[in-house]
Amino acid sequence: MRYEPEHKTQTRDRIVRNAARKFRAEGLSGAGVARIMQASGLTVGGFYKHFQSKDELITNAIARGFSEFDERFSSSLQEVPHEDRWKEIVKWYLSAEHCDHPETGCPVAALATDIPRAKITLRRRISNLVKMQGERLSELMPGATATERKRNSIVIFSAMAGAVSTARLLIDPADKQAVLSSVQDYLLRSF
Amino acid sequence: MRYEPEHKTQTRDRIVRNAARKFRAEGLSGAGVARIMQASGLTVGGFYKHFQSKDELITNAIARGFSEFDERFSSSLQEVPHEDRWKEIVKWYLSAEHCDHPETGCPVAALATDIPRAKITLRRRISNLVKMQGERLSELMPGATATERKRNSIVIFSAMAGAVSTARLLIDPADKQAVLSSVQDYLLRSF
DNA sequence: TGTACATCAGTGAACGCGCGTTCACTGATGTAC
DNA sequence: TGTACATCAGTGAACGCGCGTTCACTGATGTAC
Repeated sequence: MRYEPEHKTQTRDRIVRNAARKFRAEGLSGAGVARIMQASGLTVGGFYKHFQSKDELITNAIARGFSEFDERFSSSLQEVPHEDRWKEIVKWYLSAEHCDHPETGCPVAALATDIPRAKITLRRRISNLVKMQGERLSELMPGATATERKRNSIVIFSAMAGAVSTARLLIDPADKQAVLSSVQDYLLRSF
Repeated sequence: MRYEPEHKTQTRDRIVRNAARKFRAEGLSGAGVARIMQASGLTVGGFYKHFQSKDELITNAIARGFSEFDERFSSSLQEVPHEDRWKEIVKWYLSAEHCDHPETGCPVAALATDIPRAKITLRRRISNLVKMQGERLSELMPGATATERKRNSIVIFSAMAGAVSTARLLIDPADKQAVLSSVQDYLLRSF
């Protein structure tokens, strides 16, 4: 063959990786297929050798966004006692670093209001991904029973996602920080 | 004159009102000038007799979204004791009604992730509107001092906005309701 | 060993479409004289 | 009282542009005989 057997898979992976960044930075309709391909060192014509449609790319890109999240914590949380792990997640989620970099952050915080406007088939896939991520997340959350952890997970996640997306639309850095810190302090103190 | 003196103001107001709905329903770039004018019973060509640009319309539409919010509560909260008013806001914000109708609901919950992608001049105006709304809101929030109310306001608002935008992207109505109810119960119990 | 053909990731121009914005025009009613 | 002109909210066609998608093609390398 003219390319190594893994070549096509690697290329596809590279496109998904760039798409995952661009969608979170520019929105689902703001990031175009041509510019994503360009960022991957390719031209737009080749796109449909890898994906059936832009929607298929979006699904893969959002799934990748969540798995980046998992990878980020799978190693760094090993040394932290299990009951304190949720605190590390809260600290990262509500950090200035995360707030300033939607392109590598939580897909929900970056794309929440875009998703309900997408086609129903895409929405269904994304809804599933969010639900699965929520279940994985709730295992790390504080609470004596699974039900309690699930409920706490919903409250903590809502507060974090709301705080980051509100902070991101404020211009004054002091206002941003006030939102992030207030919610972080509150969550760490209350659970 | 060929039209009554108030005619132009009324027309402009009608355009802003329709825009405020359409932007919240379809997003800032999803709702086009031509369709907003059509919804107002006009054709696209007349738009620039009323606004310098689409961005000027967006500013006005978001301001209107916030003032609709104020009007909604300015009368209905009169009978409620001052220290309980925040509870009514929480109940409305986290209702299925609000979740199902972004077009008449909170502009932040509907447009949060669109705003950081807009032009900086527009972002500055919106950021100011959000900040002013936050200050008005914090007067109704629980807390003994102004600082405490401000901090509680940030936490409560973040949780509400995060909950509604997360609920809106979930497909299963039971999941939506779980998010809304969990956060509502938590907030009403904890402040 | 040499030639003809098959494979297939990637190219680049073209498609129809909706977008924000511009502009010459309309037509009802006002004012000037 | 009647005519010429001014005003101006609204019209509708046109503009250049970027979008998602399609498609005939390229060219490096594989296989068949």
